Amino acid sequence: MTDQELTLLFEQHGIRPTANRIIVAKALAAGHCPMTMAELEDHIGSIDKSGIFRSLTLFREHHLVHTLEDSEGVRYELCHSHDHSVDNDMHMHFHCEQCGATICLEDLPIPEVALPEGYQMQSANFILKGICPQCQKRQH
Amino acid sequence: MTDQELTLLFEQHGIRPTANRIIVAKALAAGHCPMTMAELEDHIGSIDKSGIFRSLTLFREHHLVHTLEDSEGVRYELCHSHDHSVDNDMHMHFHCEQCGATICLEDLPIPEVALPEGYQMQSANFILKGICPQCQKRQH
DNA sequence: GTTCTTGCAAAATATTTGCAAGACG
DNA sequence: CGTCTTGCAAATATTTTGCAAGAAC
Repeated sequence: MTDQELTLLFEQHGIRPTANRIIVAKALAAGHCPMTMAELEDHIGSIDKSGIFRSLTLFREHHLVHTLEDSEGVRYELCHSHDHSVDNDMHMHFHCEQCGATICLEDLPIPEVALPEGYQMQSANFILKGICPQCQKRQH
Repeated sequence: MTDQELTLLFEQHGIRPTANRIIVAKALAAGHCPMTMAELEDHIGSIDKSGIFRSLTLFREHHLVHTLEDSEGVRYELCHSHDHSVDNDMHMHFHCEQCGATICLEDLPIPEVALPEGYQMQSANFILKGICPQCQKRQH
């Protein structure tokens, strides 16, 4: 994602495009997967974790990212939805219990669910756990 | 669950039935939901968190419980499977973003998923997030 | 008596906040 | 100037371990 695209995206979400925020968002976009604070710190290098944290918190408040959790902790993922007031994340994820990575399975849409009366769904975190193809190979 | 049932269950999983472990497992069974360390500490009261932690770790190693994660952190749930070497958790969960509770939706089986070649699935954590019926009412 | 279990305290992590300096309008 | 943002340090919260005393076999 170019800086311009990101600046536009920020504008749509009512977020001021500061240098740090652009770096954080770019790192998230480049990851192509939901990322943890620790991963973002590693990939970025130049920004203090408190800055990353505050950017992510702001992004979340403005529905630019949503969160999901696995055994590595909280992960942040850019919202792909075009409705900027909603967090919907309509694809599955696979979490490898060996290497700890969490991968988007973009091609697997989350199935329809018949929620019982009274529940109001806002987002869905569907995570399959197991061993990823890389780790599978590594074992041989 | 009676102490006898639990003792049998422990035996099936190769776990020694100490007093503490029975208390921890009973608390989990009574909760009817996946529970966090903090919740277990509250409900039990008498056992130090390190003891609860070590019981849960042991249970997990012996496939008596499995874990799932939400914004409250790691939750532990008794395995209902009759295959004692597997963690399968075949129902959905609903996590309320208002009150933080995570509820089993026993009646909603997890759907079949066509995983791409190379992925080996061990368990599935399907968590819907939103507002639960109680919190829904509370807002009016 | 040897091994396993437990509680307490403390170490190791991870998350979140206060504050003063700097950037930006 | 006044408000917003940032980095650093420190406060909190959470998870995990070391160790000595006690229980179980």
